[in-house]
Amino acid sequence: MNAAIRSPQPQPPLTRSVEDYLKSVFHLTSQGGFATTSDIAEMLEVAPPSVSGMMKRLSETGLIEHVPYRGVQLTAQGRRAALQMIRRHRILESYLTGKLGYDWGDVHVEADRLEHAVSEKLIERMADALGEPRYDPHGAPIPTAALEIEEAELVTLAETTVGSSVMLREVGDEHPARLHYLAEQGLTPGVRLTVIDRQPFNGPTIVRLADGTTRVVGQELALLLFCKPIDGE
Amino acid sequence: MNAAIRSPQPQPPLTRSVEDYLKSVFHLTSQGGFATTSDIAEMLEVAPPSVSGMMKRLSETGLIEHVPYRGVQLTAQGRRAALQMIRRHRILESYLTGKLGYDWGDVHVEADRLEHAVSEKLIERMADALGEPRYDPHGAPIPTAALEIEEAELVTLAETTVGSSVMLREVGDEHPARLHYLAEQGLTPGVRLTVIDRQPFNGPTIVRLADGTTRVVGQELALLLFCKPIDGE
DNA sequence: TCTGCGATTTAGGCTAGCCTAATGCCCTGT
DNA sequence: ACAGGGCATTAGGCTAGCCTAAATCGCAGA
Repeated sequence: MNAAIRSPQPQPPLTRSVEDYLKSVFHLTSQGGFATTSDIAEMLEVAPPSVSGMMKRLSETGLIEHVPYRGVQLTAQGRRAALQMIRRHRILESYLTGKLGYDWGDVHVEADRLEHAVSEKLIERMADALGEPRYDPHGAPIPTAALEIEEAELVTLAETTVGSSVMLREVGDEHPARLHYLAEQGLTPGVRLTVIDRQPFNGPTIVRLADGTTRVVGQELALLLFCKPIDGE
Repeated sequence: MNAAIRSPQPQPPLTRSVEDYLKSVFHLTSQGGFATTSDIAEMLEVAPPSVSGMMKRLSETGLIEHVPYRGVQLTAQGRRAALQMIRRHRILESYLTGKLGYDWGDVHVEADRLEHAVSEKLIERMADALGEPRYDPHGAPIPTAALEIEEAELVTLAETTVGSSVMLREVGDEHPARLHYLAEQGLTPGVRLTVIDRQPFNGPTIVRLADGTTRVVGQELALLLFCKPIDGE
């Protein structure tokens, strides 16, 4: 019977709620540090005591590390589960836009519900049908089936230096209206931009697109546009 | 304020459980009559008292009609909800086999989870991509978007008259192993069969396929093969 | 008609998740 | 050094869904 000591206990499948909490913690700790109770509560739209209660359960099952009054972090196990959810979400988003004609503004909500219901097999079939995509429609990296995720060093458009050239890589937003607007403006992942000017006091950034036209991007949106500086320029 | 009297109260979305109960009642009453507590309990793999409790709630919300100690039937509203779930399920099964290479034995379980998570929009996009299919991979009719469903008069292979010709229309089963076997035997919807013989005492039915080969079908399977007699023969 | 058995319902209890109200911790600013 | 405010936690309560055990219904057979 000793042989069983190190074998992971047959863990029951995670509930939808648990999956959502893990995803939140992952996103909130992506820059390092702890996720706080109130940040999680806000992200999931629940009351803070609900978060406290869930954090207690999750740390008992070994998915998170809870430092009372300080916050939480994912354990290796919790991180794996979170990455699995993120892979599902982003593959789903890619499939919906790529194969079913969804608009990039509408995929988030649909994927958020489906990610809890799809099997591993279905996700892999979708990934296969898409040719194993590496980025979702918003430019976010998709974890591999082995749950490795690319960590790119990107800067927001609001932080770029005037005069430099950048590649728009990722749009960190999920609100349909903002995404629709950005698409109209031609500000989608993969686009090359030259930063022409920026107004003072958190004013808008002015950029030029490849076709020579310019765009004025207010700070709120500029903070959502993650860019990679282009060296040779 | 009187204007509001007859307006349907804004009903909250149905829970997964409720959706499953409604589907069960629909299937159990498809031949008319009442669905009994124990039949529902068996179909959903829950204890009979759980069914009693749910039936009470469902009849309070007007989805079913409950005659105590006798059974339940769907109201018009409940029937609509059930048909919507069945449409979702069957479109999903069709999509998984048609577009993602699923085997007809494996689609049921996947569709059973997804049907609670997909939006109306997604189902319609899938239906569109498939060309508005009228039957699912097992030959079961798919309710239209307007929730009309075809009611065919089919007989099981076990009931067919020896010597007649029939068209196999629908396979009333969802167990992967049996479905795989039937596919191997070439017994799939759309196939034309001639009933050559039937052994007495609930013995097997012997049929000839279009290619001249014969199959011996035991009663258990013959009861799952729904056929339409072919007149002109 | 009455008895008894199988099916149904009622009674009472549990967990997951959520809530509000009350309490407790930590840290910052004076 | 400590008072106060803000955030976190505890306390207590709710619903949906499930369970087992106990009571009850209704029908069939004597």
